[in-house]
Amino acid sequence: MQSKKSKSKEDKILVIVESPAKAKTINKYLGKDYIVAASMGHIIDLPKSRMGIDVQNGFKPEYITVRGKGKILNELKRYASKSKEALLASDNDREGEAIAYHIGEAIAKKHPDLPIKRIVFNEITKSAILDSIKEPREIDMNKIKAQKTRRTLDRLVGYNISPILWEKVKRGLSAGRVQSVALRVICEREEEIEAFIPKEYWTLKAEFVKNKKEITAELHKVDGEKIEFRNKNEIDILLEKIDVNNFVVSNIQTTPKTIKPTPPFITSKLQQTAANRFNFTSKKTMSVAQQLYEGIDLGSERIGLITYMRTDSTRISNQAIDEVRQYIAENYRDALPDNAQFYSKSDKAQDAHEAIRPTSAYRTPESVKKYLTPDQFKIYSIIWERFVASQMIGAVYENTVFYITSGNVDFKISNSTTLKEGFNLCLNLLKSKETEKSAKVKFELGEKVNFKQYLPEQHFTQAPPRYTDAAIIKFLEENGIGRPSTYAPTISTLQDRYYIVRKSKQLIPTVLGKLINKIITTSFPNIVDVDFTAKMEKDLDGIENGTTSDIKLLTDFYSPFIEKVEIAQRSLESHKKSFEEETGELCDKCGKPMLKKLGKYGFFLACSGFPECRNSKPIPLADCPRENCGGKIVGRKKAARGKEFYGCTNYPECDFVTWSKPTEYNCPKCGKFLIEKNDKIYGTYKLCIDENCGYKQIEEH
DNA sequence: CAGTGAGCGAGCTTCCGCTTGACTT
Repeated sequence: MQSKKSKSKEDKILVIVESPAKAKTINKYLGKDYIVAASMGHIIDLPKSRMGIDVQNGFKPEYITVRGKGKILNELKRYASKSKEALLASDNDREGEAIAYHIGEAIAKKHPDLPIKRIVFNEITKSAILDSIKEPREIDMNKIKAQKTRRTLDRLVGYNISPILWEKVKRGLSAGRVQSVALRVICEREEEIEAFIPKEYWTLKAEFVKNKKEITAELHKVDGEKIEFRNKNEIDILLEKIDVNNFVVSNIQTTPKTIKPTPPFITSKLQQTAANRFNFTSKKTMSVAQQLYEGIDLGSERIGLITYMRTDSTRISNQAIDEVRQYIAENYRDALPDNAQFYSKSDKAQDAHEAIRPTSAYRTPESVKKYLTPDQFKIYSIIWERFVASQMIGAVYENTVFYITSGNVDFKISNSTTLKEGFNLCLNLLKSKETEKSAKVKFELGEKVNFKQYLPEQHFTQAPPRYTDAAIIKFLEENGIGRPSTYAPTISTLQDRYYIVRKSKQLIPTVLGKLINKIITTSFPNIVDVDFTAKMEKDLDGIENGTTSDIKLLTDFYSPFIEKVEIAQRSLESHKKSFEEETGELCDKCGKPMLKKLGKYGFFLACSGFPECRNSKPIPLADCPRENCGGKIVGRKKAARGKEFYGCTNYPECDFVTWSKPTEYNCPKCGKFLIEKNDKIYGTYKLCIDENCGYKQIEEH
């Protein structure tokens, strides 16, 4: 018989979620009868150091406790021993189901008599959680199968192709279903840019005068047709025919236009917007969003300011909709629509979480500004603005176009007037910048217009732009490749492998990246095809609803795939040297050309006479800021594990040294290099390395 | 505060997707 005391100890209900911040919130809702604990993601997975798939035996995976997660698992088991029941409350999606299953199995082994149930909720509100506890369900074994299949497929692809790259190119390289597609599109874009030939074209504007003000009109049509000019001569031929004393307003068209607000943020859209607006990398955006999610000290208490930041859904909890509608009614009465706005989810969304939104619409960006760093303020502002705007009415504009005609030639002037601000009322950082359009002038129909001059302009067609963080994430998301939790890490992986480099905002493939892409696209064309993931997702859906066999799917994939692996192993030539680049620089010891090579710490310069000449040096990043030094600043490390610092190539004669990495920009005041800084007052900004100069470049938004 | 590439031939690198940390200075 148990004593009363020890019995009460076993009276708790254990709730296991994935994120500790979520655990904290739920703990507040549920109170003392519950223990809410976090698994911090997956706890059971394939081993890192070996394949861990028994292909002969129905692709049986070897599952082990993830390194470093043993402590957490033991803690969960300890909580279980204090509990009369365990509720697996990981996310309501494929991965979450697998996490629940793995934890459930592990706990059941230790506590066979403990009732273990699965609960799910799609929003962190008290009512949603209490409801979910009332309706526990079984683990969905079809979902587990689908997740296991996804995991197996990714492992087979990654761990079979990567070793080929080690053997043929360089140790440590990698390939995978997601990263290799991202690399492919970046490389293909670069090829387009390299092959691009700019074409000349001209546009024509005309300047008119009314009430002593100059108004610019652009050419609309000639003889009712749009017209393109390939050179100046074609413009001159047209101009000769126009009677400049005969311009009249021949037509006025007025059309109302309503612009609806955009849906609240999902991860990919937040990353894109922060990249475009603030030049934030996706990594930085996620880290700042995480801070807002985990909680900000607002003086009296610490509060999570936003909902979960890794989501693919635009769904909003009813509670949040009620609150924001009340907020809008109180602050922007006329902009409150009759009904709440619902945004349809994409068919790729797994919908485990709400959209990214402020936890309360009443915490306006301005009201919390003093508790936030500049970066936090920016991210919070756009999340708040986008969410509140999404529940307001559209903005209504009136577009007026005046056609100014002489003979058969029409010019046009467009004016846009705001009739109703709508959702624009709550925008600040997200306000579109083109509000101040051309000087607004009014013309009457048939009015004669005074001509001043023609403004012909020469242009050249532009090569397509390189991918940025924002653009590559947009591509991945639109094609259903990768998940909210992997967009930012995927870009980091490509950089870590030296496949791409980031130059200001652009992602540019290296020679190595292009080589790897060529190898993968020729030896494994189907893997880097967008359709591969699309088909996989469809098949996984089939497994989830019980219509597709997981074993058959894997078998059908594996036999042709492993054949390609073997062919590549046998027939692919070695490329160990083919990504070394000429630099144009000559060795200062023996005069032979210097090559840009890839070592374990990144790129460096080495003499092509190696091993006879062992001269090597780091890649110069900037000029040494010391007067008359003439040396270059290069990255150095004390030891393999040490932090990188930046010193002068003339060391020890010049002992200039800094921890700050030089940017690619130079100071407009003194010419020395700029570094990037981040502090609580200004956020991220560029600063001259020379403190005496003191130049500071703060980005305006 | 200041490495890297051959070979020698140990032992090791790698995937995607969940989640957060902290031994930098």
